[in-house]
Parts: sequence; structure tokens; C-alpha cells
Amino acid sequence: MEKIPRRKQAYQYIQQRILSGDLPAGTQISELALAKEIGMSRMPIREAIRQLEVEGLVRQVPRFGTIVHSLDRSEMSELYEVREALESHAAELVAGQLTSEDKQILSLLCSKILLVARELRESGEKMLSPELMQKFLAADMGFHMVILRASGNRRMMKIVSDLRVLSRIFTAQRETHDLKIVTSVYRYHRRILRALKRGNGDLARSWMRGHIRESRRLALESFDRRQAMGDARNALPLALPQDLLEEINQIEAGET
Amino acid sequence: MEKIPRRKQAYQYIQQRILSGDLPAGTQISELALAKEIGMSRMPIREAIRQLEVEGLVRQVPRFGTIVHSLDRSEMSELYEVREALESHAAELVAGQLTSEDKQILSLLCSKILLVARELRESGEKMLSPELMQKFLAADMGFHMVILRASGNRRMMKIVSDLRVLSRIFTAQRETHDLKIVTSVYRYHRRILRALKRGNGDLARSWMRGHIRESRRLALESFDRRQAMGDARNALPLALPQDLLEEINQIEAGET
DNA sequence: GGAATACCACTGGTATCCCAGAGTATGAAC
DNA sequence: GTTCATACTCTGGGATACCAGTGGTATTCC
Repeated sequence: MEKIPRRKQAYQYIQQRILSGDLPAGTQISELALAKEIGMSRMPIREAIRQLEVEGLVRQVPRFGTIVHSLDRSEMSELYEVREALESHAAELVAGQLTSEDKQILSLLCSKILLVARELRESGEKMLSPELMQKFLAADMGFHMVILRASGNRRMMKIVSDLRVLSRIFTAQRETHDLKIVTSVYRYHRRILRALKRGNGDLARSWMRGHIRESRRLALESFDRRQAMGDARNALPLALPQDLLEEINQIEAGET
Repeated sequence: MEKIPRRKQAYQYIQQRILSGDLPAGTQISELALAKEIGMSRMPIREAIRQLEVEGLVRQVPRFGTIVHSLDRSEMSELYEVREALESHAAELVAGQLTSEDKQILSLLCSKILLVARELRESGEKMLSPELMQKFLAADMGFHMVILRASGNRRMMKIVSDLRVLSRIFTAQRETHDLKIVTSVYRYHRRILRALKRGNGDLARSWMRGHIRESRRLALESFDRRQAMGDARNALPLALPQDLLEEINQIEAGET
């Protein structure tokens, strides 16, 4: 039997709740409440939360509380910038070096995205259903991770996967993708894979770069769209008198 | 007065002791001993150590102890690889975008390295003294950090500075640099700065890449040199017959 | 004398307790 | 009715005590 430290259980539990969107950005979380919820003392929860803070998912303010960190626009952008640097470098490195097994896996992951696109088209919906979105994300992340793994650089893998975890705090709540995005990703992956097979490092790097830049553009657009829509209550107040603001808050409280 | 959490004090204290070479890689550290030493309870020390573990400086084994992590050869190499990807990317980004202030700082940092080279030459020594080494490392790291800062990407800065901290666990104990290394670094920095000023992103990227690759080569050489010297008992056995190996072990046991 | 065993000291893991500061509700004074 | 002071209740920060394995050591048995 494997011994599983309680703090690790707590860590996974909390991270899961954050990434699933159950604890959206800005939510205040309480050590004591979580302790009672999971059924352990505060200490493991504390250590789990501390680790989440080091990793940037959460921010602690002494004598006030712990809140789920919300990426701002520039952080989001920086995150993609780092991925662009690392993953384009990795793509260049592994060009012409892939094992036949990795090539097969990458091809398969491309196919899976194509499959998602087909299912979306057949469903008649405009956006991906949560289930399809889940499939898409898995295939997308898998593709990138296989390339990173092929580079043999474990640290690079860890950094990128941590970055993706961070971005999921946001992604978990934004709208799913439409057909245009899915096919765009599919095409980029195909191009990258082709360049990798041909051993053209510069080209692989260039396509990876373009791919991630496109992803950043879409993510930032989505970010701006939400700023203008859902979080209107955070933008409006500056332009509204105090009494009207209170009314709005009451309405919202009632809905919840 | 600023409130300084005890765990932060503990964190800085322990990190300092590791980076100064006072606690070399492989050393076992004790929460209780550190607690008594710093004059606080185990809790802050514990959280500090946990953070150090997340950052990779230290590794905890339940019911055995905490040991200062020793980078192996491939980890060392990976670390430079990540720096190469990030910093060459940053160099390309900021080419032609530097403020006049940053340009001045970079020039100054180049001069400081030149100054170190001159002092070394005048001293007649072959290797840098610890004081000069200290000066050199500060000027070198400053140069790289200014470029990263200019890219406006805080996360990239954080990752790189964390990586440098990690590599210092090793650097703290290896031999200092000779004149050849110092002048090589100086030349690369000059070339990078020139390319940045001219706004030639590709060139800046290329020089930065070459610079960090050269640094990696030197670091790995130094690593191998130490493996062959002090840690000979780890390298020899593979090529020796079993009986001779046992003799060696007995001798070593006697010496210890 | 050598080997197996039992014990002990030390490790990190966890629970429980108390503390200080910040936010909030309550009530008294104006 | 308004405002300000006070007390209460959260929060995380820290200290202490206890638990459960592990390693080394001393002891005991062969």
C-alpha cells in the first residue's frame, strides 16, 4: 500500500476544485473550512495552500484570507510568451530526431482533433460541448507535451505544464471553442508535425511560434470579451452613483 | 515598520546557507536543528523548507530527512537549455526597443566585467579570487536580467532567476573562472549589446544563444572535471574488478 | 567473536492550541 | 438619524505536543 501524505491529498483536492471552475478566480478560500470539508486538520491544508501559492494559483494575504489568483491580461500574455520561447525551441531541437513511436502518437493526436472538428460539424452546434472541449484540450496538450518530452528536457516539460495549469484557471470559465479555432489548431499541428518529420528545424520552430502566437491572440480576445461582458459590474461602478451600485449588488445577491 | 514573516526569514537564511556553499549538495538538514539555530519553532522552518522543495533546491524524504538537492549532469544541461530558449527569445524581442537608460546600464555592466578582467591580469593570479568572482557573477547576472526586464515579462524573469539560483548550488563549490572565461563572456556581452542597439533581433538572438551554449559547455566541463577528481569513487567502480573495488572501499572507510 | 534482535534517538507528519491583526456588527452618544 | 467607539469574529501565523516510521547502536544469544 502506498502512503499518501494528507497534504498531497489536500493539494490535489484544492487544485482540482480550482481548475474545474468550482472555485473561480477571486474566490476566497478558508483553511478551516477546507479542513472540515476534507476531514483533516489545518496543517495539511496549510501546506497545500502554501504550495499552491508558490506555484501562483493562489494568493495569501496575512490576516485577511486566501484568494484564488486571477490572471490579469499581461500575466496571461506573458504566459504565452514563455510557452512560445520554450516550445518553439523544443520544436527546433527535436526536428528530425523523433522516434517512429512519437511520430505515430503525434499523428494520432492530430486525428483526434480532426475527429472533434467532425463531431462538432455534425452536431450542428456553434461551440464545442464541454465533453468535446475536454477531448480537444487533451489532444492539444498531448501534442505539445509529446514534443517537449522528445526534447528530453524534464524541466522544460514541468515549466510548460505548470503554465498550462495556471492558464486553466481562466480557461475553465471562458467560452468553449468554435469550429474555426479547432481547425486552425489542427492545421498548425499538421504543419508542425510535417516540419518535424522532414527535419526542418527552422520551419518547425516557425510554425510552433505562429501557433502559440495565434493561441495567445485568441486567449486575449476572449479575455477582453469577458471583461466587457460578464464582469461588467467591475467596470460599471466607476461610472455609476453609489445608490444605484447598491441596488445592483442587491439584485446580484438575490440571484445567488 | 514592515512585518517580516518568520518563514520568510527562515527561507532566506536557509537559501543563503545553501547558496554560499555552507550547506553543499547532499547535506542533510534538520528542521529541529535549524529551528533552534534561528530561534523559532519548527513551523516557519517547515514552510520555508517546503518552498525550497517546490523550487527544487531541496528534497524531502518522509521519516528520513531533508537533503540539499544535487544537480546531476543532465539536470544541469537542461537548465542551460531552458535559459537558452528564454533568453535568446527575450534578446530578439527587445532588440531595438531598449531605453537609453537600459543601454547605459548594459554598457556599464560590460565595463565592470572588463574591470574584473583587468584586475585579474594585474593580480598575476590564474583564477579569480572569491571577491572578484563575486563581482563578476553580479555583473554577468545583471546584464542578463536587464535584458529580461526590458522584455517586460516578469514570469520569464522569475523562471530564469530561479534557474540561476539552482545552478548556484553547484557553482558555489566549483573552481572560479580564469581570464579566458571572463574575456569570452565580455566579448559575448559586447556583441549582444551591439546587436540590441542596432535593432538586429536575429543577430541578438544568435549571440545570446551562442553565449549560453558556451556557458553550458564550460559548466559541464567543470562538472565532469569534478566527477573525475573528488568523486572518483563514483566513477571508477564500473571499470574495476569486484575484489579491487572492495579494497578501495575499505581504504576509504578507514580514511573517513 | 559474530550475528540477530531489541531499543533508542531522530526524522518528518499531523493535530491542537493560542496569538495578532483586520473586518464587521453592535450599541451608545450626540 | 447619524456617527463613532468598542467588542466580537473571522483570517492566517506560530508554538507545542504527539505520532509513526527509520537508522544506528547496544545488547544478548548462539
